Amino acid sequence: MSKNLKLKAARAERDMTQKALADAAGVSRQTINAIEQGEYNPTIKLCLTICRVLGKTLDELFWEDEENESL
Amino acid sequence: MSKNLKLKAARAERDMTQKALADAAGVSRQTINAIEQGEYNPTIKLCLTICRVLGKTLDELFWEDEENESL
DNA sequence: ATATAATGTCAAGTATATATTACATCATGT
DNA sequence: ACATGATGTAATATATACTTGACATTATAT
Repeated sequence: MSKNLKLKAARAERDMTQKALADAAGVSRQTINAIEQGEYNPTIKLCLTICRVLGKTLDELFWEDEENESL
Repeated sequence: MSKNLKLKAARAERDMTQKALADAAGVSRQTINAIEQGEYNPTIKLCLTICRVLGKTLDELFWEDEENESL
């Protein structure tokens, strides 16, 4: 899996730390970190929650144009 | 969780059965059925795959405006 | 009426998303 | 140099996404 730099950028845009986003989304800081690092394949619900916290759409944060996924 | 009728409609629009979509997405028919029935909270990767198969965006198939999720 | 396809659902198993705790590193400020 | 906040990562545990197989029900067609 590839890193999610769009998420990292959107978080920076709001000047939120991983912990702040994690708290706002109701997950652990490690979960946010793992998503940004591309180690986890998050659930759609968590993606939706993150989108609402950061004021972005699913397509803005999670659409992948070129990338290669397996499942 | 609430049913995903947008997915069901998009599938119907393409005249695909749950099995056909499942095969195209590389998952089991039960998984597609569970997502449509709102029993599963699918991963973003699977959502992306389904979107590509059906020619829709994440926002079109998986954005939830009104609904209430817990996590 | 009777096949057949499509859907809904259940049970048991496997894979993995997420939690918790902990520690190391990097950055920033004092 | 030292403290503190932010980030990256690892280990173990738990919840749940997803699989496989099977069966019942609801179309759809002959």
